[in-house]
Order: sequence, then C-alpha cells, then structure tokens
Amino acid sequence: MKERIAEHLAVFRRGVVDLIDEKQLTVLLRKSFEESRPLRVKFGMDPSSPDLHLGHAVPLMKLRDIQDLGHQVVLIVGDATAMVGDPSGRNKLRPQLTRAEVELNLATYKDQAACVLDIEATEIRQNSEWFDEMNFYDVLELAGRMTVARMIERDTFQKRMQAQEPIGIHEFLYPLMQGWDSVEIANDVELGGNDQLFNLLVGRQLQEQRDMCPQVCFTMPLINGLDGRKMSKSYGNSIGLTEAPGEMFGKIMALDDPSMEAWFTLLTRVADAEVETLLAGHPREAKARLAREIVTFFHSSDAADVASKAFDRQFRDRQLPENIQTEAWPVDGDELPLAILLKELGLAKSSSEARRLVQQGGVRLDGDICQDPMQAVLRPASEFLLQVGKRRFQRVTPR
RNA sequence: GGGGAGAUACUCAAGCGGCCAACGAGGUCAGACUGUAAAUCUGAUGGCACAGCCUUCGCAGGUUCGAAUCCUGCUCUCCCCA
Repeated sequence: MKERIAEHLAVFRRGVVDLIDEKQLTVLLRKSFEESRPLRVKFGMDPSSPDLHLGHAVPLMKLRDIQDLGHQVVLIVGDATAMVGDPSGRNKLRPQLTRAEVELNLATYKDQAACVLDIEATEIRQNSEWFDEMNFYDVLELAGRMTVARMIERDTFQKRMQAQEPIGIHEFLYPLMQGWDSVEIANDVELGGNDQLFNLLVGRQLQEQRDMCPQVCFTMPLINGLDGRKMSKSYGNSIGLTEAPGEMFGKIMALDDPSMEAWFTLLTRVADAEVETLLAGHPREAKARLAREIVTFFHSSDAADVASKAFDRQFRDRQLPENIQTEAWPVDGDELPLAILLKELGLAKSSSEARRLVQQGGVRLDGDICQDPMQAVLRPASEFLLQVGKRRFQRVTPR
C-alpha cells in the first residue's frame, strides 16, 4: 500500500510547481485504494483559441499519466467561462467570445486533446451545462463568496491597474465560475497551469463552504516558447499539437539550449537520470533526442526518423531537401523580374519583401545567389529551382 | 455628474508644426559564424515592376504653403473627485 501511494505520488509530483497540499493528496490516495474508487481529477480547458500547442500538452500529459494510473480525469470544456475570458496572466482585457465561436472551437478541441489523453476514459463536461441553469440571483450569491480585496491583490490585476489598463467586472467572476465547476463536478483534485493557482484555490474554498472535501490543487509550469517568452499562439512562438512531423522536429531544434531541461521533464517521459546524461553531452544530440521524443509521441517513431533524417540532410549536411514543392510558372508572359516572380509564387508576401530578400543575398536561382531584384527570369524550358533563405525551396515548371 | 490624462506600425514605446515611412526595444526575416531553424555578430523590417511614387500615427472634418504633431466633433480607455 505504502509503495503504491509513493508510486502514484511520484507521478503527481514530477515537474509540478505547486501542490496544495501533499499530505491531503496522500490521504486521498490511501482512501482511493481502500475503497477502490479512482480519484476524480479535474482539468479545465478554455476553448478560446482553437489550436492547442505544446504548452497545453504539459498539463494534458500529466493527466494522461494520471489516467494511466487508473484515476478518472474530468475534462471541463469552459464554454461558458470562455465568454468571460480568464484574466490570469493577461495584461489585457480579453475579447468575449460569442456562443457560436465557442461552439465552433469545441470539436477541434476534443480532437486535439485526444492527441494526448485517452479520450475514451475521459469524462468531458461543458460548463454551460450548469451555468445555463443559473439565474442572476444565483450569480449574486456566488459573487458574494469573494471579496474585491482578495481579487485585486492578484498580481495580474495589480499590474493592469498600475498600467492603467481596463479591468471588466465580469473578469472578477471568472475564478468563481471555475471554482463553481469544482462544486458541480465534486472532484478530488484539480490541475492547472502555473498561472491558475488562484482560480484553483477558489474552487477549493467554494467546495469547502458547501461541506465538500476541498480539492487538492496542483499546477504545472508554463513552458517557454521558442523565443524564451511564455508559449502562446499569439506570440507566434508555439508548436501546434497537430503540426507536421517535419515542422515539429525543426521547430524543436530551434529551441534555445537553456529550455531543454524543462522540455524534457514536462513533455517527455525520459527518466531524470537519463536527461541529466543527455544534457551533460553534446547539446545538439540532446536536442535531437528531445525532438525525436516529442515527434514520436505526437506522431510515430517512423515519422520522427524521417523528420530527423530530413533535418540532418537539409541543415547539417546542407543538401537539398527531398520533397520540394513544384509550382507552375505563374503568369502569361515568358519573363519576370526575380522579385516579382517571388511574390507571384508566394515565396514573399510583397514585392518589397521580395526585393529585400534578394538584395540581402537570401535568394538562389538554381543554386546561384542572385542579388538583383530586377534581374529578368525566363520561363524555364523544363524547370528551375528557387531557394529563399535556408528553409524555402520551390521548383518552377513551364506550366 | 464634474475635472484631468491618453489612443502611434506585429507588440511595447518615442516623437508634440517642416529634418517623419516615423527614435529605441522585442519579435520576425536575411547574412556571417556554428553545434541547429541554439548562442553570438551584422543588416533589413508600410506598399508599389522602387534612384521615384502612393497610403499610414483611434475615426470624421478643419486651420496651414506644410500636421502624427494645432482646432472641432465622434468612438474607446485610464485616473481623481462626487
């Protein structure tokens, strides 16, 4: 029994930031084993942006580990809360989504969560289920459970007030809504991102006020994106769960070295000792391993193999990649200035951008650097190869 | 309800009548180097078939030879007082 508890505890604990509190979790685990009743572990997803990325995968992977131990994961799709927008970690008022937008995101969300979770074994609930039933008086009663003082002492609100940024009254309701989910679900444990601690604790408090067993709260770190800032789709520094293996592999190889350790512990199941060895070795090898692990998890080890080989070929050995897209000559005429050709082919967003690329020596025509944007390019007899930067290749055929 | 402050390019943020397509930082892109799409260094970063031209500084008007900069109205935000 003791060993089993320790084993489960270790899974819960790996990589966490906060665990409130561990003693209670131990008690819950013991009870769970004695009554052979799995723990209910709640996790809320905010269906505001439709694409999940590796940052979302961190808690999802933890949930998966917990599922594998036999506990019950309850996934709350915050379709009602999405209309408020979580103020945590935000220094801006978030746009309130409409019902329709939320509906639209929902399906995609479940699919993407299934990349990580055992979706069959997951209880999925939408919180509109209970919030639809609430009337204004219920809301007032709920709002009375929180004080303004506690609310505004939060860091995110402090910052926004100092920066003289707007804070909507409805934003104060967000933690209460999330907390109410816990009352409805009667979960034993709730998991969240590092910025979620406040929200989680509100749930604990609300449960307690209703004579329920207060939930154990634990949080996972927010991982850095590729540029070192918090991973977020709006920063454009994220890697999507459904990205192609090659893209995923390459982007991981672009990760800065200091982030590797965190990514290993949070996004792979490589044992700590092995991670240590890897990190002590050559950074490139370690990063390649990291990329393989992650691509294998989201795709397959075959896909990881292919991606790894392609990456080495293209970037280490400086060979042409194997699969180069072919486009037809884009216009009626037989001749185009290079910069215009690039724009027409979509290799540059605008002709100004195309000019810059060419002038900076980033464009090769059949392997030769060409720095004159106005150089005339003839419609090819059979085909020619355009290369823009290190990553964009395109063959052009006469049409 | 009264008084004050503010809205600038992807983001943050200067500029407050001509020298402004708009300082600086981040991001992004390119180049060099390398260990890689790390790190570091250099450069570019509104559009246009581009030594020129065109459109941008919340929105709409106005003053002026000339406006991101001044005036009027509108929209949105913040602060203080009530």
